[in-house]
Amino acid sequence: MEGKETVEKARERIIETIAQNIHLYGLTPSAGRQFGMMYFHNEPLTLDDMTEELGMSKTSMSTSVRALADLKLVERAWKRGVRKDLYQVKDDWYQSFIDLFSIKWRRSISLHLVAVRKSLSELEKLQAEEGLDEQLKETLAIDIEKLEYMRDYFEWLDRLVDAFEDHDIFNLVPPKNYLKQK
Amino acid sequence: MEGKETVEKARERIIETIAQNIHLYGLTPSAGRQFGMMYFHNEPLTLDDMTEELGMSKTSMSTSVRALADLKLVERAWKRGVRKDLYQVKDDWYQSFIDLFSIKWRRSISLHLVAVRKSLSELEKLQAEEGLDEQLKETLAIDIEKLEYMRDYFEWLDRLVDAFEDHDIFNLVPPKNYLKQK
DNA sequence: TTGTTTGTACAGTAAAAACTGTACAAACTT
DNA sequence: AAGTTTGTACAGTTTTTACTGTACAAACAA
Repeated sequence: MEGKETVEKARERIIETIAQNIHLYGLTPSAGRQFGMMYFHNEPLTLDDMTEELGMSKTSMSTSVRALADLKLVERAWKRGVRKDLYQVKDDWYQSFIDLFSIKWRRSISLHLVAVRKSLSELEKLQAEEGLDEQLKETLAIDIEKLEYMRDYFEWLDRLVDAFEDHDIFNLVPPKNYLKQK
Repeated sequence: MEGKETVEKARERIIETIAQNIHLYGLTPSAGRQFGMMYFHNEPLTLDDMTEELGMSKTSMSTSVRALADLKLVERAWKRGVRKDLYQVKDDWYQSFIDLFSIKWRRSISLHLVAVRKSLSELEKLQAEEGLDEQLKETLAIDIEKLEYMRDYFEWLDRLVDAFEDHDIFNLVPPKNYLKQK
């Protein structure tokens, strides 16, 4: 086999694997393919470059590169003389993994905590009232306990994300050859 | 407002929040609603109970409860005299979070590592050949470096999942009031 | 055995998401 | 200023996913 072909095949295998697994980041296989292609492309790319490389519409390239950028998987780049927007893959994948949690999970945790605290306070207020039905009292006690459990759990998750963001996780699980970027 | 209504509203808020965020587990809002409903239902439920509660087809209940069970969010339960399958929400959410990684992320990590190792060994083999084009040599060196980076990263992720599974993560981020279930 | 109940496979339909092409606003060029 | 270039909003289309109803195999009951 020709050397160029071998390299191409080796790349394609990786790109396709990324495409098939990027759903864990909430992205589509196309966005994964885009990311993979960009990873092996050693220069920043414009939207038109991506259209060229992947044979998809510029609109698609625009929306998915934005999705990739929102998750901090790619970033804007600058090159003198080039007017078009340029994008490249972020080179710190460890940080990108952490960013996933900062962005997607943190938001979810926060929404849960808001809802739980609101429901909890409503039920506690109701519980304090007098002359409640026995059946209702029991339901209240059970529901409050469940909500407290949820609150503790999401507060734990929140601290877990803190531990990622603060890089404390690297003490527990040290990366090999990890050099903090800039 | 009537007490019963207050409780119902408090529950609905939580259930809807879960439904809107369960996509992080790769599940649909419907499955999230099902999970939420089951959480506040203090008895194990049959598929027919769920159909009743959620007004959806039994087929849907069957497929989504299976999806929930695959992620270890719900489990089968037994009650004497009941012939139908019974399901209930698992009561250890910390463990469920860990299971998410064991199940979804571990699989993805493994697929990536297989692909990376295969591509890496192909390129290394090619690199060992004689009389290679200068341009190709350079490409090879760059791609090999990228693949090595990926390998290190996914091996780190793998160890991270180990740290979850082994509960070492609880040393770094201790849960409040966490009692290991059985 | 025959009759019933229960879960799910499968095919069809409804709903949602991904993708494309057009159109245009904003930024840049001359 | 007028003329280009560039990214994206939006409407329409295609593709995918979620959901339903029927049909049936496996388990159980009589």
